[in-house]
Amino acid sequence: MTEADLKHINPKEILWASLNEILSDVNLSLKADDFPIQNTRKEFKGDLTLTLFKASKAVKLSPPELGQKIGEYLTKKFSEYFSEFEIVQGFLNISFSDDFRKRLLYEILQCENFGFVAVAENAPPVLLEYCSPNTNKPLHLGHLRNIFLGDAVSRILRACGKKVVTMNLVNDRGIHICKSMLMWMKDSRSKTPENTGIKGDFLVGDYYVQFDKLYKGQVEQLMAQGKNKEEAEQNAEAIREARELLRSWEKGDPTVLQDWKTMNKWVLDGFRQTLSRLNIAFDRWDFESNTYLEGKKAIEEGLQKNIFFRAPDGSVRVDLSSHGLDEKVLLRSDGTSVYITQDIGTALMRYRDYGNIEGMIYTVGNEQDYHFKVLFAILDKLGYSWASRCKHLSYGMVELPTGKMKSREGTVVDADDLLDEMFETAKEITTELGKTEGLSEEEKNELYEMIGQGALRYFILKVDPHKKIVFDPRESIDFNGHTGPFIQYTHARIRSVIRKSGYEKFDLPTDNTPMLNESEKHIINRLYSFPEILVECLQELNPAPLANHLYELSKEFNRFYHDHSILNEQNNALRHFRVCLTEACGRQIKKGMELLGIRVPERM
RNA sequence: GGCCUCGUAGUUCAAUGGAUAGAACGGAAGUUUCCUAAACUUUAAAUACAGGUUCGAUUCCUGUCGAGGCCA
Repeated sequence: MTEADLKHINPKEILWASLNEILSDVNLSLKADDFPIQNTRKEFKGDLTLTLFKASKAVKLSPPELGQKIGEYLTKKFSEYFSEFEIVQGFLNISFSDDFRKRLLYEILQCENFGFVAVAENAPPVLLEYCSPNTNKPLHLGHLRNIFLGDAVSRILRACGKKVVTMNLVNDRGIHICKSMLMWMKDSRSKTPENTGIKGDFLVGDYYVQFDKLYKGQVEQLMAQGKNKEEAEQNAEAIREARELLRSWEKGDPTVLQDWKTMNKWVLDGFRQTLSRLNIAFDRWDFESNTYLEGKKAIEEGLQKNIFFRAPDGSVRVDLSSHGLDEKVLLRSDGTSVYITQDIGTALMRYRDYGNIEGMIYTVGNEQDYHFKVLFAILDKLGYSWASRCKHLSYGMVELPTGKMKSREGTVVDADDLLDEMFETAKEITTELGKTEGLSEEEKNELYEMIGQGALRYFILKVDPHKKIVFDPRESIDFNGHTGPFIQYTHARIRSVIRKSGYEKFDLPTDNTPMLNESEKHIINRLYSFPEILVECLQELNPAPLANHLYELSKEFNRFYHDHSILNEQNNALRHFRVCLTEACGRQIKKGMELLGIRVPERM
């Protein structure tokens, strides 16, 4: 990456610098940050807008008077950047000169990775955990939101110069996997993915559903015999058998361990297959079966240092009132661990492995908000300074119209099924539109996958992670309008123009380009905003602003494409300029979509 | 009961405290001798409610109602 990649020309900063100079010239006791800067709204003439209310109060001039003064100075002293201005109410709208706009465009074209920041070699890493499945069922739509978010955030972090280690923490032990194991054993261990042709994670997931049916039936029976609900749930035979299995596992019973290994492998193979289809690879996989004992040690140490205490009932607890939280149990009275026990262990192990870290990010649903507050508070109490750099990337659940998805009741949208459906829809639409001509079978399939997945990823990533998503399986995900395929289509269209243009270099323009039109101005304004959008995504750990930016850019380009001719433009200088503008859009769409984990086609 | 999220057109989403609240889908009407019509243009339609802070509130604060979640 070159120097230019690191220092982008930034109109807002230029305006601030110019303002500061002017203010010292005229002896107004104001600073540039008394003037909030925003992009000028489309209905008004101009590119950047200064809000004058705050400053005008301070210098006892009316907003229009102050605006007039500043506007005049700016356009006079910095005429190379700012050509004219207009005051509407308390707003000073400033227009760029066409020369400045063209400079912006060529600056953007000169940077191979405009908006990106090079990664410093010795930078401490950010550890980013996402996916984190249980090994008792296949990945479903909820996991997909997690995976898409985590993947996009990892790419955005890297684009912003961070070194990232992505990790998948697999919850491969516990009662849930024992439930599936139990049913498989009852089924005389006969079925395998090989002899049934069922993908391993689905096979194990089926047993999990079967367990739930059996268990529920037993609970009902017990209740019919007069037991209350809690008693029935505790004493049903199925759950007792599953618990027994868990105890045998913890004791290290070789037969149980063997079965456990067998079934886990089936599920993990299934996961790897789905993840590979999604083009997701983790830098590191952790398994809770390897880390869960680690937490207990940390608790013992904390107990010795009096950070934790033993309650009268024998459990180990921590008082978090110093952090505005309650008391929390860390080890049960019988010495067994709770969820947070192993999370503490995992965090400490990671810290040991990576030493100096920039931060740790956990991509986990918002039902765990409280859990992570507690975890970070405990790490802080244990005296780890990096606790303050731990973040919970929290996101809303994906729900069906009927409510929450529940694996054990079979009311889930499986990731594999959804991906297949998206593929089929993409195939159907593409074929209908007759866009498959000249493509080999392999190329066609690659295209359908790209479009289907693009639609799905975009559908999820354009939404603010805080919000829950309601997914209605009866309504298919759109391929028109504010969607991934719309942006992919725009890219394909751009590539087509560029191919036909014959251009390979996009160098500096001749000076005599005619005046730019509104579309061209708007596009350039979008393009140069890219770096600040990335910064926003980084700060919020939220890919949605980028998704929306790329849509706006595509929309603006399509409008331009419709209203103005690029290759048929008669004026040479203008045609050159437009081809360059088109190229810049294409590159930004491609790079930006890549950050969302969405590939864009050369034609579609 | 305590705490946390979220409430914007019929639906799905936008809007660093700023201007006339933007889009998309769906509805209505239109655009193809021209660079890809998965496109473009026009049109009807929304800030849950009540207060407060502010020159200015969808955004911040308080309360009410509603949806979801966590803790006990």
